[in-house]
Amino acid sequence: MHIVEISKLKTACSTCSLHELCLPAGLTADELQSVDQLVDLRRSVKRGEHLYRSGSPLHALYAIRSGFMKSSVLHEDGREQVAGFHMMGDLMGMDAIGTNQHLCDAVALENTDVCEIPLNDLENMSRRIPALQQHFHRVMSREIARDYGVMLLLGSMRAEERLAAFLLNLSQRFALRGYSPTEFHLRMTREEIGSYLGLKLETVSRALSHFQAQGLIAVQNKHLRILKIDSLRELVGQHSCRT
Amino acid sequence: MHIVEISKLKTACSTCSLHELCLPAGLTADELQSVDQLVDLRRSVKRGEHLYRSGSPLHALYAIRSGFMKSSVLHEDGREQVAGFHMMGDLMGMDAIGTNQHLCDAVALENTDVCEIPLNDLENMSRRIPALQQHFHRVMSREIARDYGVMLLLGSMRAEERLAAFLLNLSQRFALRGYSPTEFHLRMTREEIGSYLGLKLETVSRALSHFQAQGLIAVQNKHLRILKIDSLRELVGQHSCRT
DNA sequence: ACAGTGGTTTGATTTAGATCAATATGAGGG
DNA sequence: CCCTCATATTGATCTAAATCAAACCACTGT
Repeated sequence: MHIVEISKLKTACSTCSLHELCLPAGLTADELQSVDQLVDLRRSVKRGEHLYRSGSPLHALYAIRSGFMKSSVLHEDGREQVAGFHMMGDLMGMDAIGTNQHLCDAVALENTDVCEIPLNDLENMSRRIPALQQHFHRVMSREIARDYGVMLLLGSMRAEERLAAFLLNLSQRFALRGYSPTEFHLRMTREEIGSYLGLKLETVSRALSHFQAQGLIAVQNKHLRILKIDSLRELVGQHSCRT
Repeated sequence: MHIVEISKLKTACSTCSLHELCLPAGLTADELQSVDQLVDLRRSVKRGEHLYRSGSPLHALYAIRSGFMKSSVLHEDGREQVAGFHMMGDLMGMDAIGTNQHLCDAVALENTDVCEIPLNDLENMSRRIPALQQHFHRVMSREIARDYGVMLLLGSMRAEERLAAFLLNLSQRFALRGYSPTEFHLRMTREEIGSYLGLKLETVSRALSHFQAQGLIAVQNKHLRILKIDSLRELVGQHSCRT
């Protein structure tokens, strides 16, 4: 099962390229030193492996350094609902703080490196460093905000709107990390996209084909190029099906 | 617009009946005194009025003392997606911490009293009182966990499953607050239930009628009685439509 | 008591997306 | 390099829930 490679490499936040995504701006050199102690373990998760599972106790929060993960909630009867896709700079595991148990599975969609952040240490340190405290609260809040967006998507958009919103979201997140917002690799399968969007994989495939036929995107397999990003934007928020 | 009645009543957490829901267990008398200072404003929101609106700046978090509220995300085109229903003991406004702007509307479904908790004060105090800090983190985390549940509901359940899950959730929350888990008043309209569940009001109505015909519940207008709670539970998680 | 106005129920019809099915493509392993 | 298995596409059909439509009910205020 848990065949995760644990590298005891000391990882310094102060020299990490994801710095700005992970940490609050304007820390003093002293504070940055302290934060370095926070993350003392790096862990590597191979494609297909679990970082944690639903029900497992909360060991730490995880900041993604590189790679790509999905988190999914499982129904007793085996149904899987993908709750999110996570990329470098994202913090995972916050759902588990309330009960000390994870309530979703985290699976790597490609080989992924994460920084392990023990919650206790984070809490201790954030008591001493207000900027860190505030930052942590903001990160949690943003996760809540993101979830509201997903609810809007699942609750009141039609299939093609959902897909367009999804592609735009990915695009934006890649852009924020310095990658091309118009050309990227879909790390997940059509089925996983479907699960995230509350659609069947065939519907996802059809919608992608339709977008391509309209000249909005170019897809071949997992490689995606956005040709008319504005048209995609217009698509979201049109076609008001549920008034 | 903002016709909210502000009563400057000093409210003491130490004597509040919602104590356990709002505050961490095991505070010292001293700490409880401090916490009393946290909540110095009580605000009353009449049925139909807004506590806050999407886009408005974050003034404070709000703990519901009594009453019932909904929060909903708005699409530009006017579509409304109800993101949650909130009752006494619930904390609202956490979505706004990330950006300092609310991203949903909070509307009272019946006259509601809330305690205003300035975020800064809460953060300051939680630096001094670790139990409070931890509690706050747990509350935010539980909101994330709740959201994941809603995603599961919206993404992979069929109409009647969604409604059953919704009724069971309400039941459980009423029970937790010392009210009957089997007999309660639905404060929201069928349309609002539908919006929350990603369904149309007619579908909600039909599903309720069907449950009643099966003898699972008894509804008349907004009064609801759960007759066979176990059957409702079985209903959720059956009928696996999306494998 | 009455009309007016949201809110609700119930029925008939339509449709978006699910399901079923068959084929195609492509990456990884021997 | 070929074989295999997982993933994708595309088409045909079905169905759950949306939409359209018509009563119906229960408050509110006059």
